[in-house]
Amino acid sequence: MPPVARPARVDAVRNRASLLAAAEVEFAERGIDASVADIAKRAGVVKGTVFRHFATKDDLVAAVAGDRFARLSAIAERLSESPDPGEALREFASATAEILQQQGLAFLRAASECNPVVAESRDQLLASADVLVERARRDGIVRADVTGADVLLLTCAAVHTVAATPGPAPDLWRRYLTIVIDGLRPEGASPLPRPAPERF
Amino acid sequence: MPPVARPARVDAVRNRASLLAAAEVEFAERGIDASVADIAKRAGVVKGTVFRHFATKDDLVAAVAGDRFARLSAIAERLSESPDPGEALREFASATAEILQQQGLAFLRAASECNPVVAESRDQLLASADVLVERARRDGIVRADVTGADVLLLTCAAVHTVAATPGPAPDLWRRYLTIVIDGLRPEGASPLPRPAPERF
Amino acid sequence: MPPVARPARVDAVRNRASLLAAAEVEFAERGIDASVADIAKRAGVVKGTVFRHFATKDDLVAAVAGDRFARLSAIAERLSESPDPGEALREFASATAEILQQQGLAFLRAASECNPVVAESRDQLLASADVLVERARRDGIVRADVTGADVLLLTCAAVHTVAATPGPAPDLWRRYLTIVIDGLRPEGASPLPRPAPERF
Amino acid sequence: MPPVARPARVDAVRNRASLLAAAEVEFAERGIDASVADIAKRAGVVKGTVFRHFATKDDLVAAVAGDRFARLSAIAERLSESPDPGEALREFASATAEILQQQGLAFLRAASECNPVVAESRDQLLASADVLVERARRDGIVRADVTGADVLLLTCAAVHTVAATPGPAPDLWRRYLTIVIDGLRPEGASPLPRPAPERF
DNA sequence: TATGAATGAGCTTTCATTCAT
DNA sequence: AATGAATGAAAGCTCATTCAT
Repeated sequence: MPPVARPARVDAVRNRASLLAAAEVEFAERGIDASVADIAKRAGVVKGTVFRHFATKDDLVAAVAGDRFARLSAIAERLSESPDPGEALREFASATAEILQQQGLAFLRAASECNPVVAESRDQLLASADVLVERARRDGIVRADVTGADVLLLTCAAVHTVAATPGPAPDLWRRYLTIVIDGLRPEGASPLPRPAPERF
Repeated sequence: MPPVARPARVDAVRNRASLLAAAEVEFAERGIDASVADIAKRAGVVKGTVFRHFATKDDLVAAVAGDRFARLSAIAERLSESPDPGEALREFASATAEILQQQGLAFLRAASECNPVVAESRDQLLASADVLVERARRDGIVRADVTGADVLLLTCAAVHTVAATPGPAPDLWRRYLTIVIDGLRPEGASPLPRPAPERF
Repeated sequence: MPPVARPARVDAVRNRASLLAAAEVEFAERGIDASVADIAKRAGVVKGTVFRHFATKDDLVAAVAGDRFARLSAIAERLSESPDPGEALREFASATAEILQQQGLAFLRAASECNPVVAESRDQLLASADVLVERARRDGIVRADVTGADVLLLTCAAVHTVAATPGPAPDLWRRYLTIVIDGLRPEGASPLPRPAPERF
Repeated sequence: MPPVARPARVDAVRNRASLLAAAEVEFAERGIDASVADIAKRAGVVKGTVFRHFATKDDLVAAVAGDRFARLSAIAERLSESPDPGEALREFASATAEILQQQGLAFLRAASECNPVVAESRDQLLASADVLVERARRDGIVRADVTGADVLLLTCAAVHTVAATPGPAPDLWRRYLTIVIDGLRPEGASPLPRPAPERF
C-alpha cells in the first residue's frame, strides 16, 4: 500500500487528454508537420511529457487520426440501420466529409500511410462503408459496380477541393459531393474503365 | 565561321536537364519538402550546383511546376479548336489528370500557393478551361451552372484518389473521372449548394 | 522542506556559463564572425545546445556585449561620486579601455550596430560618461569643448592601437591613453575643426 | 614569332587594372569580407578571371593594401625634405589619415596581418615615419620619447573614431587628430607607462 | 587567356528524440 | 510521472577556389 500513490494518475490522464486536444488543433492548422514543441505548448506541458505519453510523434499522429476513423465507423454503424438506404449513404458521405475537412485530409492520409494502427481503423471504416453502399445498391440508388471504397475515395476527393481553393469556403465540398453523388446514379452511367480498389 | 564561338557548355546544359528531371521525380515522390540535397544527389551533382542553376529552392519548384501548367495550357488551346466540344472537354480533363498524377498534385498546389510566377501559369490554365467548358455547356453536354474552375477542381479531386490508394494503380483516376463527368450531365442534376469558386 | 524543489539544473547553469565564457573568447579572438559551431566546441557542448540558451546568434552577441556595457556603466556611476573629478575621469577611461581591450573593440561596435538592446546599454554608458566629463570640465581639467562621446571615442581609439600591433602587449593602450588625455588639457589647446558627435 | 600574340596582353593589363579599382571600392564599402563575385561583377569580368590575376583572394587584398602603403611612403619621402618639420609631420599624419579613412582601416589592418608582402610595405612606411618624427623631435615640436610607430598608431586611432560613429562624418578624424597631436607636445607631458612598439 | 560551371566546406537554424534530475 | 536541457542530424544557402572548354 504505497502512501503517496493515486493522485499522480489523475494528472497523467488529464495531460493525455490535453495533449490529444492540442494535437488535433495543431495538426488541423499546420498539417502533419506541426511541431511537437507547439503541441506541447498548447497543451500546457513540456516536450518531454509528450514523449512519455506517445513514444514517437508518429504515435501521437496515430492517436488523433485513429480516433477520427473510429468516430466515422460509429456513425456508419448507426446509419446502417436507417430505413432509407439512399439517405443513409448521403448522410454518411456528408459526415465523413465534415470530419475529413475539419481534421485535414492530407494529415489523415499521411497518418494512415505510415501507421498500421491507423490503417486498421481505416479498414474497419471501409467495411462499414461497404455495408451502406450494398444497401443503396440493392435499392437501385447507386450504380451496380460501385463499392464502399469508391464512395470513401470520392468523398475524400470532394473534400480535397476545399484545400485546393484559396478563399475560406470550408464547406465548398458540399458542391462537389453533390456532383459526385449525381455521378453515381445508375441511369445512363458510362462504363467504368478500372476496377474499384480493394483498400485505400 | 566564328572564331570564338560559344560552346554553350555541354555539361551545364546536361546538368540543368538532370536537375530538372531529378527535381520532378523527387517532388513527385516526396512532395515539395523534398530536400535540395536529395535532388542534387539524384542528379549526380553537389548541392552548390543546384543553387548555381536555381538561385533558391523556390525557383526550382517554380521551374518544375510552371512547366507543367504551361504544358496543360498548350493542350487546352489546341483542344479549344476541336470540332467536338464534349470530346474536347473529356480529353482536356484526361490530359490534365495525367500530368497532375505524374507530378504530384500536392506539390503543384504548394508550388502555386507560394510562388507568384507559378500562380500566373495556373491562372492562365484556368482561363483556358473556362473556354472549353463554355463550349461544352452551349452544346448541352454539361449542366449550366458549371465552370472551368469546377472541372479543374474535380479533375484534381479524381487524381487525388490515386494518391490516397496504396497499390500501384497510377491510372485509377480514369475510374473516378468517368464518374465525375457523369455527374456533370444536365439531365436530372441536383441543385448545387455553393457557388463555384472564382479561383483555385 | 519543499518536497518538489526546483533543482535548478546544475548542468544547465554550468553550460550557460561555459557558453558565455566561450563566446567571450571566440568573439574576442575572431570578432563577431566567430561561428556558433566554434563557440559550442569551446564550451564543450553541441551546436543545438547553444540555441537552447540563446535563440539566435544575435542573442548571444547581445548577452556578451550588453554585459560589458553594463559593467562599465556601473563603474561610471560609482566614479561619478568620487571627490576628485580629474582622477575619476582617468580611472573611468582606464577601466573602459581595459574592458574594451579584453573583449575586442570591433566586436562591441558590431554588436551595438545591429542590436537595439546593446545599443541602449551603450547609450546609457554615453550618458554616464557625459556626467564625468562635465565634472572634470568644471574643475578645469579638460578643455571646454570636449564631451563624453569624445572621451569614449578617444579611449576606443587608444585601445585600437593594441589590436593594430603584432606583439603581445595587451596594455599598450596605457601609453596612448596617456597621450590622448594629455591632449585634452585646456592649456595651449588647438581649436577643434569638427563638432563632437552626438552618438557613437 | 607567334602570329597572334600581343593583343591579348592589352586585355590582361586592362582587366588587372579594372580588378584593382573594383576591389578598392568593394573593400572600402564592404570591408575585407567583400565577396570575390561582387568584385568581379564590378570589374566587368567573371570570377574565374579574378583568380587568374590573383591566385587567392588574399593576394588581391595584398595588392590593394600594398598600394596604399606605397603611396603613403612616397608622400613621407617627399615631406622628409620639407623645410618645416612640424608642419611636415602634421601633413604626413593628415595624408595618412585620409588614405586610411578612405580605404577602411580594418581592411588595411586585416591585410597586413595575414600577408607578408603587405607587411613589408607597411614596414617601409614605418621607416619613413621615423625620419619625419626624428626631425620634428629635434625641433622640439614633439616630446622626446615618441617614435614613428607612435604617430602612425595614433593616426590610425584617430581615424578609427570615424568608423565607430554612426552618422556620415567622414572627416571626423580631423577633430581627434588635433587632440592627439596636442597630446604629443613636450610641455607638461606626463610620463609614458609603456615603451613604444617596434613594429605595428 | 577568359569563361562560367562545379565543387565542397562552411554558415545559422530547426526539430524529433533521449536522458539526468 | 514530469521536467526541461542535451543531442545530433537534418535543412537552405553562400562563397573561395578549381577546372573543363
